[in-house]
Amino acid sequence: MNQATDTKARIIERASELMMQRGFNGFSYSDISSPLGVKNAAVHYHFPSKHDLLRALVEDQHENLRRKTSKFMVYGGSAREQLEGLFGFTIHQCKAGRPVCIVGALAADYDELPDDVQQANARFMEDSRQWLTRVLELGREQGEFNFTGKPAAKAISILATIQGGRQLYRVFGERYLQDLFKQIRRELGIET
Amino acid sequence: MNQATDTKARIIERASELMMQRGFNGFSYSDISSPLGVKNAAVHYHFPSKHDLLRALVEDQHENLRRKTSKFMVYGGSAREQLEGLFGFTIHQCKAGRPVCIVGALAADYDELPDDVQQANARFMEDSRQWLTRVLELGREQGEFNFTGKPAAKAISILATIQGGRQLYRVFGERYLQDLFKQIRRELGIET
DNA sequence: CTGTATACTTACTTACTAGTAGGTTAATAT
DNA sequence: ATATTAACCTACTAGTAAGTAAGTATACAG
Repeated sequence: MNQATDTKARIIERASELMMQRGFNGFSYSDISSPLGVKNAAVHYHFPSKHDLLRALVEDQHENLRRKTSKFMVYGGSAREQLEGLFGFTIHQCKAGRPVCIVGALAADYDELPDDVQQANARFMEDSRQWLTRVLELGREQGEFNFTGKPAAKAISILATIQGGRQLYRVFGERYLQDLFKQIRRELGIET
Repeated sequence: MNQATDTKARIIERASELMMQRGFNGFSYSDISSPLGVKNAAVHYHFPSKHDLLRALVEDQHENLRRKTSKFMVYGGSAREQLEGLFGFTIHQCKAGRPVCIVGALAADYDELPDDVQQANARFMEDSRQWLTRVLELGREQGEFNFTGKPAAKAISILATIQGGRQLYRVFGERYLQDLFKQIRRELGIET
């Protein structure tokens, strides 16, 4: 990995952090460049406009999710373990100072975003939904989960709950988030 | 209502709209003053700093919620109807261009907020939770609702789901939000 | 008629924003 | 040795942000 790639990666990492902490309008190029020991122009070099940067962030997160979910799948394979992987991932992100995921961070600014960023975001969410839907189908088939309604509807419901839970985390800390996970388990008929 | 009070109220109304559409960092004093036909300084006159304005917004929303919930309670009284009132309120807010509620809008900027605004926000959420907890208790006692776990935990779960649902609304429109409501009803054992 | 308070406006400052033009350095290719 | 390219930096622009100081119009009290 040469120096250029490194700087670019560090820009994405830092910007990603800022984005999730403060949203698109909550940080500036200086907030990225200063802690990295580079100048604003370096950021502009890699990402000419802020929207270019944003696009890279969404794609990076999407890629990140793909890696994580494939890790869940390799990890155990059982639906229960995959679901717990999602819970663990959420808690981990929150504790790493990223209580708002990229989707949530973008939500506030959604209407101002260029089309391709909106679409990338929508794909990101659709992928998450499809992944969880398959997990729920699997869990129901194997008798691990017990719930009413279609897996797809249940998947949306769980994702929305977690999404909302991240906001609760900001205000009330981990307690409520863990309560949410318990409630989700309970409503999937999982013994705890 | 004199002119002063009117301008102040209009500032709050407009700011509230902007806040819910774009978040705290997503709008400026000009975005408030221009459409109102006044100058930035007029906004500063009523709310010296942006944080003063924010404080007023949170309190206004809190008051608004109190009025709405008391309306739900008067409206029918049955737990089911109160819950539907919450669903209707959410849909109405989304359609009125306010897909992110004040809590969600603040979430992105939460850590930078002054203490009293954070506390006002926390009180707002606690009040919502208590209200819904009582609705769930009532519904269970009267045999309208059927769910597992404590009412308080279920209340948090539902509020988080709705919170997350508002973000889905931004990206996918009303469909998913209605699906969420259906899923919530289903899991409360309500016939639809 | 005068004094005072309210509700502003005009005109300004300071600080920061995204973005750019052009120069510099170091590595690599020919 | 020379040319080229990537990856920056320095120094800047134009625009916008929140915030302020001082002045003005109106209403109302005494």
